[in-house]
Amino acid sequence: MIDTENKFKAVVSHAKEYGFVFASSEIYDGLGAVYDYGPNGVELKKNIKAYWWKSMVQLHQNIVGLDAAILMHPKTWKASGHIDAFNDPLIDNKDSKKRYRADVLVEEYAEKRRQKAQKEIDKAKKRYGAAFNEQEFVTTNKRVLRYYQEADTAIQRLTSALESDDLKGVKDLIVELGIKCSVSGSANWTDVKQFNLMFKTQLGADAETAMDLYLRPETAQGIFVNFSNVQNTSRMKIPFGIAQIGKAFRNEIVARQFVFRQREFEQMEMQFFVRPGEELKWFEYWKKERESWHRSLGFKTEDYRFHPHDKLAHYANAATDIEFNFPFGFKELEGIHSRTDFDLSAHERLSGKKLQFFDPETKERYTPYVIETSVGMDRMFLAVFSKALEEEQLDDGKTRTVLKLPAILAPTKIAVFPLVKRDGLPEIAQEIVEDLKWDYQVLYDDKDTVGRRYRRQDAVGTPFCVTVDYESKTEESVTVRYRDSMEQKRIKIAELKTLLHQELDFRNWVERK
RNA sequence: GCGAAAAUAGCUCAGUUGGUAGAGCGCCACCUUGCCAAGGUGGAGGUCGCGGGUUCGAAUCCCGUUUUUCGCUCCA
Repeated sequence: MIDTENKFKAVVSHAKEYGFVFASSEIYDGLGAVYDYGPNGVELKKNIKAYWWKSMVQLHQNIVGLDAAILMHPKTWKASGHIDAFNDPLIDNKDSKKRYRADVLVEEYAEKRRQKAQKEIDKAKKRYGAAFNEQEFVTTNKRVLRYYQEADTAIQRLTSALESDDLKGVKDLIVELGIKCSVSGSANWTDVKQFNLMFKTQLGADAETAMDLYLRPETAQGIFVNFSNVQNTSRMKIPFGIAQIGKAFRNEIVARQFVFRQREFEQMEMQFFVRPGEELKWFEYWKKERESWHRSLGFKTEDYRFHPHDKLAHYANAATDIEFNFPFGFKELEGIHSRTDFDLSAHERLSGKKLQFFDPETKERYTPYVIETSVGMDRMFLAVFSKALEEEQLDDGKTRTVLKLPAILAPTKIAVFPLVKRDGLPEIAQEIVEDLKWDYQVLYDDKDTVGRRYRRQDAVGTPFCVTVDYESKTEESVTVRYRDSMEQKRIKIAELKTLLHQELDFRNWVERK
């Protein structure tokens, strides 16, 4: 096995060298964790998106698309919980250099107090046996009362300080409570700093009257706020889904691992609206569906695993990640969440508008439950790209670098070469290019020896190379060379389209699982 | 954000105790070339990450800074 660090480096440098991914604004030293997709990258990305979109929208009569704006009314993020959950008050211990969430420190303190109280209760229980009256003990024992009171006071003070944005108050609280760093054991703390993971911007040119907005930290809310618009206009009946591909933005404190964790990224997600009580059935359904989608691209079973969440997010009652074996280990590629009616209900409360569905079967009006499938587009790109990249050992002892992308995703589908650059061969090759370009991304190359041209196409994942030779003039045939096997076969020029059509047929790919 | 390491041509790197920049590959042009990366000739491309300092002189020594990688931290 190639060691993972080198594999990862190879992936990053191959992506740059062959025009897949560049660091953003590189000539100005780059922007941290922001990347640009180059000529080959944009094609691969576009093909991944199309494959997903067709699989979700085109193949499901009950799923429709949406492209919501990145800018949304600020109340959206109040309702979604992002305003509260995406603002972390952080504090550093100056001695250990460890960083903590200030609110978590206080919560842990409170939890420890409660544990102490519980210990007292347990001790008393042992001592008094059957005669023990827990209710009475808890309300009368001074120690227990004190512990509980300390815990409650700490949480109350924390809550009120956070609500009034009193960061100094949070720090004072931590110092007063005598909270120490578990590593250095000291109480030598920095000030509390607020980290907002949402990008702020403003609507309106006049700073005085401008409205503070956020770049959306997830695409899902665009779907939720449009629930009624879409349902009414598309005449969809539950169960139905809304799919969307779009950018989202998060001010990650540390964003690393190439395009895996970026500040600006793209999500491919579908929110599926179901009858309350049926959500877990659909949760299982979409787990299977999404798994077979990934498999259809030819990845191995051992490259994937499901990772159910133990700790559920505030909106979910079931959640699992589809994890992929990236060069740096198994990491989340797609999330499948049962979001309950959390989002729709929250928007109903805050907007005063009903986001409900009248079910003609049950004659009931209800706020639907939601199953979300959400793929990190850039993560999918990285998964496909890193799995495809191979250093292949050939029989003659040489190695070749080949990007074994699923043909349906490859940036260039076919490259056409004249065997030599004379005797009318280039002209025939150009004719083939002119004919195929209407349907496929096709490339003409006559530089260097033909072997070298094959290898160049291997490196960018072109699945088929066609070479025009002297027989082409008399027999109207060409050789087709396959990227993965390196085998060649001779076919009529007129048959090229049929061959490509078969090899790149969407249905064949989806159904191969 | 903290700690450590690194930064020289598009890529991989060399550059001896400080004397003012080189190779291979790649790229471009022409020639050659009958099927799996390495034929010939010529050419483009670098103020050695950036800014200061020491020195007659800095890619080389010192300080700062930026970026990247790794480890913490964070992560719906």
